[in-house]
Amino acid sequence: MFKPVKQNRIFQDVVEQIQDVIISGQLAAGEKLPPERELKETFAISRGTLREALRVLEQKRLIDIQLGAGGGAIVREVTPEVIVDGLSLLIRSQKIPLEYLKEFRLDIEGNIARLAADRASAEDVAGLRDILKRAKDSLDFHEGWEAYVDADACLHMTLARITGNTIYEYIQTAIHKNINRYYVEFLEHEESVLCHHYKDLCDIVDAVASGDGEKACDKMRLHLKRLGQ
Amino acid sequence: MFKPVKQNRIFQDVVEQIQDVIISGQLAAGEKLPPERELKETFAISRGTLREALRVLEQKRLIDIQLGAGGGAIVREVTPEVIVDGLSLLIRSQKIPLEYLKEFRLDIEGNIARLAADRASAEDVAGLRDILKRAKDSLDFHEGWEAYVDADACLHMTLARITGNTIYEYIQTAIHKNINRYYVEFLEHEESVLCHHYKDLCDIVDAVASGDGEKACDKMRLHLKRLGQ
DNA sequence: CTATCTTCAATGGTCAAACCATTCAAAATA
DNA sequence: TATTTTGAATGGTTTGACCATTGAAGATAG
Repeated sequence: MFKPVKQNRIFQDVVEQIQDVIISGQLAAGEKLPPERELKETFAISRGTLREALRVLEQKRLIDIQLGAGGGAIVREVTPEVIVDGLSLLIRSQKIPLEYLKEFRLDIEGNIARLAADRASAEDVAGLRDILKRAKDSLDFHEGWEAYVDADACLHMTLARITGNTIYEYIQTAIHKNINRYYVEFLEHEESVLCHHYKDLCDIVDAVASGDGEKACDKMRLHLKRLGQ
Repeated sequence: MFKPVKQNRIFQDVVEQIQDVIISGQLAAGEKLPPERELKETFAISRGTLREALRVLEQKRLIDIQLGAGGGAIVREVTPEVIVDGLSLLIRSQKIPLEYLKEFRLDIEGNIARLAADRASAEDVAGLRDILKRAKDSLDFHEGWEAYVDADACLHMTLARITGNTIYEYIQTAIHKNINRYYVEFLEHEESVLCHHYKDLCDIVDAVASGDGEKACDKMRLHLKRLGQ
């Protein structure tokens, strides 16, 4: 019912005040906060304390700091990118049961495939086929594991971008920029396994190209399920 | 191809060093970092700079700071809770197109309902019915809008908890603790609308109770779609 | 007059030393 | 033995100084 009372730290209060001003829109993206030496007077605190507050706001991606004359704290646009840090940390730490992550991916990526199929333009499909070609080349010319995984990640992220929903885009970014160390252990380097993997990708792109959302979703889920065993 | 080179800030380097030690497991959850006055010697930096690094790590939920003798920075367990801040910020700022958020919720909550139906125990179902009763009481006794919305949020979050997948649990937490200001404008206070809304919730719980995942998913998605118009 | 170079002021980054506030445990006291 | 007092450990804050980077104004050369 009650929550533990947090110790009153001055910088926390400053963080909340500035954050409120930003997310309420009183300070729009691109606008600049006063210089540190002025802000510290406004809040009647020391510069060190103010700077601790600025570090927190920076970490939250609410401000950017620029150096030099005319520099200072600039209010950033709030975009779904703010979810990347937390999700990346979660994946990288490997402290989350793998089955949870797989379940979540199955859900998310299945829907991404479905939405992408519904919304892909001709150019989008062409872009996907280009990526497939990159993947195939890396197999044919034995460019190695790295090149193939790159193409694979690119394909998944491109599908997310095609949905147009930036939430999916950033979730996918966070996952694929951090998940390598997870499935580097599962995905065999064997040629035959990679070929099978590549075939899956082709099926998915074909489904997207034909605009069949359900099929794309199914193919993607099938693909991910195979990956995890 | 290249990324802009970030300015070399000492505290950033310290953040990365400590973070790496934590997520690599060299420092386990519950263990304590050395006191500030000792750490500053180790890194050969000033205390102010070290404290800026600690603020960042604290914001990332990697450490907790305790006051007083024997206090200090304690390594936290990395849980899916790390995703809450970013998602909360995203929703609260209202800078994301509402349609994206709705699409994401439709996806997530549909799957939550499906998984909950597959996994709910008898006690889980009893708990859901209790929450439904709370909602109905708030309608029958005209306890007002607040009480009903509370029960509604509680139901959604309980479903997430029933899935057992903590990722869903924290996503649902972030959404329902911040979305009120969004749909407070959509959901009519009219008795008839609330009754319809309540009926939806009953359908969902019934589907979960019967273990019919597909039906639960459909009912939930139907419910959310109605909400948004 | 234009183009380049120099200088300087604004601003964030860092350091150092001090003092305050909180907490816990040991020592003193009833 | 139980309570109170004291003091040390540790985070929170302040002040003032100096460094590094940047951009613009002014000086200089062509």
